[in-house]
Formats: sequence, structure tokens, C-alpha cells
Amino acid sequence: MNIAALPLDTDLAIPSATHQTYLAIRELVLNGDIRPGEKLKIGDLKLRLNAGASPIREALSLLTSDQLVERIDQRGFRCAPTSQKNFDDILTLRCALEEMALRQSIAHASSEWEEKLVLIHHRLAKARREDRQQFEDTHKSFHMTLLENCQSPLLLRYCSQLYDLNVRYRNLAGRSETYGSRDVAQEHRMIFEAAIRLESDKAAEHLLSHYRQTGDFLRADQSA
Amino acid sequence: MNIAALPLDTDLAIPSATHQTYLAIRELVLNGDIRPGEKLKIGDLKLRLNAGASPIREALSLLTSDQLVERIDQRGFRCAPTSQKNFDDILTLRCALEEMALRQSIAHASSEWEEKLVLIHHRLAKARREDRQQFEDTHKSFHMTLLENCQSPLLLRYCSQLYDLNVRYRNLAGRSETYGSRDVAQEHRMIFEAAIRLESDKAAEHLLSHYRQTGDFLRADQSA
DNA sequence: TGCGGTAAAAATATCGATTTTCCGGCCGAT
DNA sequence: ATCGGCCGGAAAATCGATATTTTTACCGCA
Repeated sequence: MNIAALPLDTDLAIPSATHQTYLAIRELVLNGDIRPGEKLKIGDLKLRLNAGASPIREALSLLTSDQLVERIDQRGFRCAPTSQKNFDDILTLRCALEEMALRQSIAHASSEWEEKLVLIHHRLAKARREDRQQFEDTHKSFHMTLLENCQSPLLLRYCSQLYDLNVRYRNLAGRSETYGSRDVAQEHRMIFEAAIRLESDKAAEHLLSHYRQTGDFLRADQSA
Repeated sequence: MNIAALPLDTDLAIPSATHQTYLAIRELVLNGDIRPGEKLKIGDLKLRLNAGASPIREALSLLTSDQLVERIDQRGFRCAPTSQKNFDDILTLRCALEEMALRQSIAHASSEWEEKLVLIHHRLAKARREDRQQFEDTHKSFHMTLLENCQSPLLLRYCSQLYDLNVRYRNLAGRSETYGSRDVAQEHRMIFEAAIRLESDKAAEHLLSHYRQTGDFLRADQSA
């Protein structure tokens, strides 16, 4: 029925309605288009995303894994609330886990990993901030690649989760371009170069400082 | 319709079908009644748990959060597979996170926490191994209480998840009672006492040794 | 003998309708 | 005025049926 869903010639299979819905809602939450704590009414979402109730319900259940949505038995779903405490919790744990992952990643360094890192860093350096989604994807990709070699899928998964949780806060804070006053690209380069040189301590130091600075910005912004 | 679902006089609200199903399947997976990698057919589960398809589907989606079930778009769900690597991953990360949590917990010690700990440890010491479910619950409760005071909900959640993942491996390994040859109660007491005395280093040491020993047992058992 | 293709069967994904539960407002009694 | 109990409408949960997709089993042909 749905013409747009026809296979066409791409080898990418048509994603299920559930999956599409999952991505759509996820995006809404991460971008802050759905506010923290907001109730997520199935009926509303049905209209908004014009999808059936079942896929939505399932997508929301899935989003629960990511801690982006909360499920309250018998009374639906709501967007995960935010708080200073929660933000600090995310930041702290993130620093701890990413440091761990980064060190392991470096410890297991291989030339494939290094090359991948070079590539991604290049893309990041080149990426224009204008294209939001594009930039965000590359940025996450860079950070995850740094950790990717840690040999622990579980740790990686947690890091990825925390990354996303953090991104939401970043997006919720006004798109304040005080952020721009920092030389973020430079920060990335420092991390990158230390990692390539396999200097764990340096790399970890730069990485954490990168996160903490971002943290400070958000905190400042939030009170505004 | 369903007589069994009537409120009765308990103040515990009747849980939704989804929630019941969630708990039921979770139990099946944790106990190893559903084997790792096994396909989870909605139709089968419908009969087995006599529930509708929707609750089951949703329960499975929820179980995905716990990493006990995997969802493959367009071709249903399957029980999360197991492997030596995965087991090691769980154990290692668990040690790291729990140590972190335990230290923080102790650092924030309060008399309420200490009292709660005393209580739970008493229950654990007294718990008979015969009553499986009862013992397991108390055991988890003890371990989580140790960490509970760490002031980081996220960290706590991850620890809880890893605990469960580990329990599955424990249950999958034959209910080998070589396990009994260890004085587990003694191990618990060591951890407990160090924690109460706020000796982080000692407590952490005992905790990790407790886990690692369990790990060794499982590894040994697994090859059998 | 094995291979590619295909039709039937099985299972998943999704929709639409129904049932249940929750929530807010209203009313009368203390 | 405040508390509890009782509607009525809204929303969530669930069921049953249908549409889609994946698997399986089979067949004829090189």
C-alpha cells in the first residue's frame, strides 16, 4: 500500500514500522522536541508520526532501554525527566567509563583501528557545523571509534548510551553558541593525537577535560 | 473475564498482562529454561504463558533493555546467546563497576544504610539454600544494598543489569554443588563486615575475590 | 546429483476494535 | 471548606484478524 515503503533497488531492506517509529521518537527526544517529563500519548504520536498504535507502543518500550523514555505500568509512557543531579550522574559515570574504555582501546591498539581513527578524525575536522545531523553523527562516530577497540561490547554499549543521554542535555540547553567560543576542534585533535601516539594518560586527560568543559558549559547554560 | 485477575483484597494492584509476561519470560531466561540463542516464537509463548500476542511482544521488547533478549527486525526475537567471551566481559565490567559503586557507597555511608545492610545480611545469613527463589532474591538484595548508597542511579542500574546477566550464567552451569564446597556465607560476611567498618579497600578486595571465585567455578563447570 | 526458483506454510508485524483502567470533576455529608 | 465516593470521558492495554515477510519444502532441469 505504502508506495514509499517499496523495496526499490536499494539492498537496504525496508525497515519495519516499529523501527522507523523508534528512530523518529528517539530523534524527537534527543533533540528536545519532546520535553523532559512530557507525557507520551499513544494517540498523539499516532497522528504525529502517522503510525499504528502497536509499533509506537513497541518503539517506546524499546526506547526504555536507552533510558530516554519511562514506562509506567498501566498509565503509559513519558519522556525521561531531567535534573541537575541526573546530568551530573551521567557526566561522572561517563568520564569513568570512557576513560576505562579509552585506555583499553589504546592498550589493544591495532593498525586497523588507528587507520579508522585517522579517517574519522579527518571527517570530523572537515565536518561543517551547519549540517546538524551530519555533524552530530560524525561527532559521535569519532568518540565511539576512540573507544571501539576496548574489546568489551558491554562497556561500549554503556558508553554509547551515556553519550546519547548527554547529547540530549546538550540539545536541551539553548543552542547557545558560547559553545562556539571554545575551540572544540582543537580539543578533538589533542585527544586524537594522543590516542594515535598510544599515550593513554594524555589521551584520557584530554578526553575527560573535553567532557568536563562541555559539562560546565551546559551547567552554566542551564541556569540561564 | 479472567477470574484469577480479580483485585481480591491485596492492595497490590493487578499487574498488567505485559508486566506479568515480562516477569515470566525473564524468569525463564534467567533460569536457563529458555536456552541461549533459542528463538522465541510469539505463537509458542502465547500458549506457554497463555497471554495475547501484544503483551508478549511488548514484554520481549522490554527484555531487550536487560540484554536478555535480542530483537531482530522483521524476524522476531531470540534469547541472548552466551559465550565465554561474553561471560568474561560481564565479569570484568562487573568487577570494575561494583568496585566503583561499593567505594562510593561506603564513602557516603549513613546510619540508615548501615542498618539496612545489617538487616539484609542477617536475612542472607539465615536464608536456606533450599528455597531457590527466596535465596536468590535475598542474595541479590544483599549485593545491591552494598552498592545502593553510591548516589548514582545510573551506576546502580548497570550493576543490577550485570548482576542478572551473571546470574543467568550461574544458572546455566549445572547446579553443580562444587559451589557448595566454598564457604560462600563466610565470603559474604567478610564483605559485609569490612563495609560496615567502612574499610573500602578491604571491602572491595573481598567483593572482587567473591566474584572472581564464582567466575572460576563457572568457567570450570562450563567446560564440563 | 545438485542447483535455482517458486509456491505453500509459518511466523512476524501491524491494524482496528474492544475492554480495562485511570483521572478529573461533581456532589453530598461531616 | 474538606473529605470521600461516584460518574463520564480519555487513555492505555489487550485481543482478534489481516497483511507482510521469512522459511521451508518441493520440483524440474542442467
